[in-house]
Amino acid sequence: METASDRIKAVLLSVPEGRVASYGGVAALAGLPNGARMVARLLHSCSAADGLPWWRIVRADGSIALERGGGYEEQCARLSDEGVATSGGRVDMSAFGWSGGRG
DNA sequence: AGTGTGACTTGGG
DNA sequence: ACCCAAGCCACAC
Repeated sequence: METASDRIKAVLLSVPEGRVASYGGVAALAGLPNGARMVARLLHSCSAADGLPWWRIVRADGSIALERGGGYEEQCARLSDEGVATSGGRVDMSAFGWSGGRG
């Protein structure tokens, strides 16, 4: 049985390297147009357990959803390590934004 | 069963 | 740019 959470995880794992996606975007691709919270919950719950690329997930406007000392530096560092340029704690969704391959 | 909270998103002031 | 309010689902107490 495939649950919504499993779909979300699948999408998260489907995010290509060097790209980023928004919570709502991932949720939408998983069939949850309003599952932004579920995506966040999943990352916060299974990010390490399932090895989900939580760092490739940012806000709808490309801003880091974390704070200084709360993982923000980690997010930013990992993205930069993949080739995703960060600026002022934000990412250029127009350049690195991923939408299920469309674009 | 009810209440409060959360790595969200959109609209209005 | 900053703050507030409403909607969604799931988890914890």
